Amino acid sequence: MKNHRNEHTRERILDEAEALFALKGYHAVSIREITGAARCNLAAVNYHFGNKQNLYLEVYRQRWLPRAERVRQSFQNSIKTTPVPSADTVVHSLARAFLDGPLSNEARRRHLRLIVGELCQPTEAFELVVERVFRPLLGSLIADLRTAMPVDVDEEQAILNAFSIMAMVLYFNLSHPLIKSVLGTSSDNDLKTRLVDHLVEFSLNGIAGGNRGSDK
Amino acid sequence: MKNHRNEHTRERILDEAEALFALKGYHAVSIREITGAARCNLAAVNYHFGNKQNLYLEVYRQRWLPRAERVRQSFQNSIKTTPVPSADTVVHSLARAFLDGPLSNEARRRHLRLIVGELCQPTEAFELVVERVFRPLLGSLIADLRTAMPVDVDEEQAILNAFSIMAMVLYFNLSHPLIKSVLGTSSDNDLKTRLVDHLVEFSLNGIAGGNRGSDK
DNA sequence: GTCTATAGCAGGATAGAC
DNA sequence: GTCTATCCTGCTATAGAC
Repeated sequence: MKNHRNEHTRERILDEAEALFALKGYHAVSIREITGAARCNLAAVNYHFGNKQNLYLEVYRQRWLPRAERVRQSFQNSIKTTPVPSADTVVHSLARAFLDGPLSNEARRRHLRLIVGELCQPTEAFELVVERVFRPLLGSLIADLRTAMPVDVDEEQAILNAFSIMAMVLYFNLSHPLIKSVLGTSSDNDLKTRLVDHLVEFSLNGIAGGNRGSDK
Repeated sequence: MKNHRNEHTRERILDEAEALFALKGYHAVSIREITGAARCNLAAVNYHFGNKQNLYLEVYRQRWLPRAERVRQSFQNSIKTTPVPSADTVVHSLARAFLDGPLSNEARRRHLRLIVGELCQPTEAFELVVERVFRPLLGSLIADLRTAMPVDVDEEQAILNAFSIMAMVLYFNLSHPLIKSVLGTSSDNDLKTRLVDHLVEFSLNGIAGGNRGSDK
């Protein structure tokens, strides 16, 4: 650590690597491309991270996980304003945290592309994310939504409800360009807000299933 | 075409290429790997398809699109039994066609992994699928579901409803292993049926949104 | 149509100067 | 920590025999 530039090479590599991995996928990106974007030497990746695969894992450990934690915090903060949050609050907070939360549009796109990449072709990073982020989030989501579900909903139904909500959150992020293209250019402004609103309403009706007409 | 083996080399290459592309992604698969699996010569790919990229496109044109057509047919056949199918019938048919339809589990996994790969990193094939499969399906789905939605639902809401259903169909396929792992081994048998049932109920309540308590 | 052989190049990784 | 130079493997693609 003799050299103090604007930002450390190691950090620049992590940034550029994440952006490129998210954009093109692991195998489509070469070390040369990464170091080129990070304006550093080809050998730097192997010096700082050992090899390409480990750089990829460090992207998850040092960039992805902390960002996921920020999203989780944003979600938790929104719902912890009341001791017993309503289902509406819970789903709305979740949708906002993921679709319109603390991340920039760019960061959010990266974040979700990376994880969907792991969903399609899991590597070592997938296990990390499932255990450290996905399961805890699913658990607290189920707990928070319990109050909004019919009392006779069993554990499996509760889990599937939570999965369904996550499905929409993920998909609406991933297909944002497609959705825009289908909706046409007519409705550009505030689309995100309307997506969140739709997601919340759809989900709330969904989890209230078998319970229509009565409210918790 | 002098050589008549069990199956033509060209077809074997398409089969193996599709399986490998779905499993590992385009860039992670080499021509050597494909021709090895297809038990043919390395040069066969370039002879039959020109280059690797075009082989990938042919996989879509000659394998993916026809299979998508079979799924669509299965869906249409299920709902065309009555002149004006109920929303329940429509969603149920859709969910069954995609999650438990004419495709084998293996084929379905391939089919959806390929398309999610395109969702993440679109290539030329994406446009093909959007125009030839996705838009028509979305269109007919919206038309069929119109009757189940509140009359004051505008076009955008109708589209988002359809997207939400597709989101769950896609996601439940993609995350099938994850869902199983979260649900635990206790509930192996007939999981698919229960997934379909959940999806249908969740969606039907969802699209009836804004309509709770009163029925249109 | 299928095969061998090989051209030609891009990729990951490392050794060693600075 | 950073850089140059280089090794070597594995890749796509093609030319040409059969």
